[in-house]
Amino acid sequence: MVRTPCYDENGRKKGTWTLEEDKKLAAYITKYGSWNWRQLPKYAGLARCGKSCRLRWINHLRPNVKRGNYTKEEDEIILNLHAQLGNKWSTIAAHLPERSDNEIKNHWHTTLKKRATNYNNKNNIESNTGRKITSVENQNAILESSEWSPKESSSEALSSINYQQDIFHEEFGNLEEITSGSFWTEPFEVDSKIDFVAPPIDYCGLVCPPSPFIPHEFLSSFDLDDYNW
DNA sequence: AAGCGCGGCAACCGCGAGATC
DNA sequence: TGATCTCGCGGTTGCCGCGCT
Repeated sequence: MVRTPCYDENGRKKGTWTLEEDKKLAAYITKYGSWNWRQLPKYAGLARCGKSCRLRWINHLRPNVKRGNYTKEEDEIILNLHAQLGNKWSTIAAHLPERSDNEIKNHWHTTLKKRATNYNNKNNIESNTGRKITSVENQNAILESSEWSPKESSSEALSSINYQQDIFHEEFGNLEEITSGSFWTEPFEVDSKIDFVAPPIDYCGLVCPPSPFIPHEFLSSFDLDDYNW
């Protein structure tokens, strides 16, 4: 399920993300936002490409990301929208804010597509009888076409939330301690494979982005309490 | 108990669109 | 107005886990 970690010709790491990398990415985006995905990894002390960071953030680390079993309602929405929009995963994901487009796409390919195909095959056979089946019937039949697993927010979902919380608590400690803890005063160890002139380190020990890119509105409006780790 | 095949999911790749220079 | 950069999307791949034989 995970890719073997390796480095490309530019010295950028590929493959599975480590807990340490997750911490760095989450800490940096929490503080500065994603002002520039391409530049972000070197400022955050990560030997990753921007795309990889973006994907990791969106699919796993961003607040409120939900994992684990899909509810019947979620499946219904996906089936409905896919019937209307086709493979517009980002548009479909916009209707399910807690799910990423990648996750919905995976879910479709691994589960829903199969159900839809199975049902359509069955439907073709039944259509030979002359009875026309409505789209509502069709959707309901797809939803019922395999054993439904109603256990919402399974242990997987819980473990995902716990993982996010683990990252936060292990690295940040209690919220009250954030500004006085050693974490903020110790700079991230920047990977030696990255070739860049170190930008200024801020009072918290993070590498500051170039000033024009600091999202002031983000910083002023951001509240750690809103962050669902 | 061991081997095999499939399912599920994380992550990568290539391309197009929009923004900026 | 064309070139370049950056982002985001959709398709695809790689690999682990698990069930079956």
